[in-house]
Formats: sequence, C-alpha cells, structure tokens
Amino acid sequence: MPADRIETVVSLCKRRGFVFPSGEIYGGTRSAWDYGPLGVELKENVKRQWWRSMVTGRDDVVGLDSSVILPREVWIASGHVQAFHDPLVECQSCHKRYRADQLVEDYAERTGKDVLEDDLSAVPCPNCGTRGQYTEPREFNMMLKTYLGPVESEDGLYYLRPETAQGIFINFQNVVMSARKKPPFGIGQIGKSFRNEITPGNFIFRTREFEQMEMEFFVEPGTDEQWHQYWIDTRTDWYVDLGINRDNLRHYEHPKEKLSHYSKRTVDVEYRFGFSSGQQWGELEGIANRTDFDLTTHSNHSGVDLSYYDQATDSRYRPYVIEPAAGVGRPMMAFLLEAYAEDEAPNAKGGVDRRVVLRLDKRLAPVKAAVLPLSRNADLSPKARDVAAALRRHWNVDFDDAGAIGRRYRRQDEIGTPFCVTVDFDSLTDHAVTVRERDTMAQQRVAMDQVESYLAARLIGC
RNA sequence: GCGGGUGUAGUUUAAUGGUAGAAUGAGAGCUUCCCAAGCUCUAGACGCGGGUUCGAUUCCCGUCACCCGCUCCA
Repeated sequence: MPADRIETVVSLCKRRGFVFPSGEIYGGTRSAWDYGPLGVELKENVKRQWWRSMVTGRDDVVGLDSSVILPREVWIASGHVQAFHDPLVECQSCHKRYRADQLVEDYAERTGKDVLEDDLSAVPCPNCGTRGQYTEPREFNMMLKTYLGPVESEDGLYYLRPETAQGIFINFQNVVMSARKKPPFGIGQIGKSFRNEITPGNFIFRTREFEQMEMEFFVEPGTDEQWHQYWIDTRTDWYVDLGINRDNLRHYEHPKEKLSHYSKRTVDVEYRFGFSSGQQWGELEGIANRTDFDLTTHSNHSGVDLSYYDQATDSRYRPYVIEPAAGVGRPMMAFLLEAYAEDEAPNAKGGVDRRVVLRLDKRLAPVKAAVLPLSRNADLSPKARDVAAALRRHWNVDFDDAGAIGRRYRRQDEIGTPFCVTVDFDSLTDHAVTVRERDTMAQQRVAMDQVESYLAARLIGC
C-alpha cells in the first residue's frame, strides 16, 4: 500500500471515471466534484443499500422525498437561521478568527467590563494579544441563499436546506395519517443538502453541496435512550456488513458543551480515513437524540400541534426523535479506501506485477459482471455480445473485447467487478463460458444458458 | 475568507528565455490471446489571464484549483 492511500484512490477515481473535479474545463469549482460513469453507479448502490436496510427492509420505517426549498419559517423555527448567524471577526495580526459575541463575552468575564460587539478596540486577541486589530464583523451564515420570483428582493429570499431532516419533521402529521404509523416508527429520506462550509476539502469528504441519507425515528419519550443505542449499533453493523473492517470504525461521543442546538446526545460513527494531514478519523454518520426539539418548535411556530395521540392510553405526547444521519459521499469514499488493494500477481512474462483490485462488496460494485471474448477472431464477439445482453437485463454489465485478455481482467479488477465471463474458442462447440471470480480467482465452466441463473445465485441483494 | 506550499498529456514525470521528450494509460489494427505479452499506427500537456521581452512553459503580477494550517461535522 502506498504511503498516501487517499491520493492513490483519488487518482484511481479520476483515471477510471468515478469522480472528476467539477467544472474542470473552466478551472474547477471549489469543493465540488462530479460523479462519473462508475461513480454514479457506486453512489446509487450505496444509496440503494441504505434505502433497503433503513426503509423498505423494515416494517417500521417509511420513505419521503421533500423539497430542497422550504418556507423560510422552517429554518427560523429549526434554529438554523439564528444558530449560524454569528458575526465573525479576524485578528489582523495573527489571522485567527473569532465569533464577536464570544470575544465580548470572554472579555466581560475576565475583566468585568462590558463592550459592544461592533467596538472591539479594547479587546486583546486571545491568541497573540494584539489589542483591537480586528476586521469588521462579518455575518457568516451556513445556509446558502437563493431568491425566488422575478425580482430579487428580501421577500423572495429562500434558503437551500442544510439538512434533509426538517422536510421530515414538517411532514410528520401527513405521514402519520397517510401511512398509519405509530411510534416507534421512522421516516427516511435521501437527498441533497447545502452548507456554506468554511473549510471544505479532503476530496469528497466535505463539500458545500452534498447528499445525505437521514432517518428520523419517532419514539415515546422515556424510550429514547434505548432506541438511541439501538440505532448506534444497527448503523455501525451496516458498515461492517458492507465490507468495512470493524477495527477501522469507532464511536465518538460529542462532549456536552459542543452538542448542536437541537441535540441531547450525539454519537458519531467514524472511519479511519487516514487523511494526508495526519488526522486519522473522520465522521461517516452522526446519530443524534434530537429529543422533541423539532416537533415542539414547529408546533410553536406553525401553530399546528405536532403531537401524537396514543389511543391505547388516551394520551397525547410529542415523540422524541433519534436521527441517524449519514452522508453519501463519505461512506462511498470509505468503501473505496477499504476496498483498495494491491496484490502481487504472476504475469504472462513469467514475472510478478502489481494487481490493483477493488474488493468492493458485490452489492456496491458498479459493474457486476464483464463479458470478455477471448479474441475478436473466430466470431467470439457476437456470441459474447448475446451473453452480455442477457445479463444486462438484471445487472450493469460491461462488454470488452479490446486488447489482450489479461489486460481486460486487470481493468475489471481495478473497478471491483466481481465476475468476469469469458467466451473462448471452446464456447463455439461446448456452448459454455468460463466465469472467473474476482476475490478467489476461481474459474468455473458454466453452460451459456445457465450463466444468468449462476450469477443470480451469487448476486443476491445486488 | 486569511496565511504557507503546489500547478507540464488521463496518470507518473524530463528539459528549456527560442512554444516540449519519455514511460504508462487510451484508441485503431495484427497475433485461437485465460490474467497489464509482442508488433504497427493514432490521438494527447506547459491551469487561466495580464505584464516584461524581438520572443515566456520558464521571470513578474493577478486569478483559479488542489494540498497544509485556522471552533466544521453528513
């Protein structure tokens, strides 16, 4: 394994069409990435697996797809407008940045003197001690704005959602009624969110436009802590099931003073990314106990009572919410890093060379099978095309008849294709093909009309 | 946003104040070809914009992107 796995994988991603820098021909866009032909397949597979395990595979969760643009009041109620509205100043001497209100507060605490946020001339920089050399306070709101309507005015101001969760909370009543769900139950959603991050970077780890897989699980107050633990365990197992080594996962408990404004307790599932900065761990998913914060605040702001009437006890309560909120890009990056391997393999020259292989779980592999005629001669390609066409009815299948067979196997290994189906000269007479498995390198002769069922048995859940 | 570093084909790189060479990868073809074989051919780069200069990929400025740092978390 090369020193910098991330760099290696990033380079593979570009070379093979997983991820491209966005807007490259115009010089690029900061922290934006486009998903190429293989990347979109992998990403869709990650989302599909999430959806299956979190929504359709469960009796107690239903799905939703809410709008990116919601009424402005939603974000006032949720606390996002306020919580991320803090003016920032920067010390012009040492270039460290502070929240102005924090500086004022700390200063008052230390000296007993009150100053105004817009006059920091008496306040020394906590870092370098320089007094009052700050830039003008600048408002920094994490939410991206847009303007709807023909005229760009404050009336038309809307925010792009910084999380998908609020779309779920404001539909709580709709779902309870239409889907006839009782707590404990959840609503899952996959979609894009937008945040004006100060420090984007680390490839697709932190971007300003990103995709989330969130589920809000509504439970009776008092049962929230057990459910929280349940989801922490369940979500961790999901990553392991899809190929992440448990040793490369850990839980991070958010310290009380750093919790988000809505959270009572948050535990992150972290993966050992091994960033080039030296930082090892990075968050894949946060599992938060949001209490009844959201349903309460939306009840108060909208005037609509978002409580649940429990017929059994003839009582009404506001459910607590456990939220497992995952990214899409982050797990995708983790799966790629985890899958990347370099083997030594004997080559046709009698030597040994490097075999790059992505040991992606079959369910995640962008291409499930590749059909490779041994040669372009002897009419192997038409037969192979027929095989490929049959398989394509079920899976994403590659057909490749260019160049040496060994090279084509390697190309498929590099993108994690679990099966290669080779049509050879014998196929013309015995009507069978060789199926070669990526991980074991085992080869199996299979009758041509059996290939579909042979693979179907091995691609369950894909 | 601020500071530091970097910027040559897809990737890895060489050289140069007189507009670029290689390897590998890619495409076409030959070879009954099962693990990046061999041979032939083809396409492909100085991030972008200014300035200095007879002439800039090379020097200067700006800009963009990436990496590293600064209370960001999916």
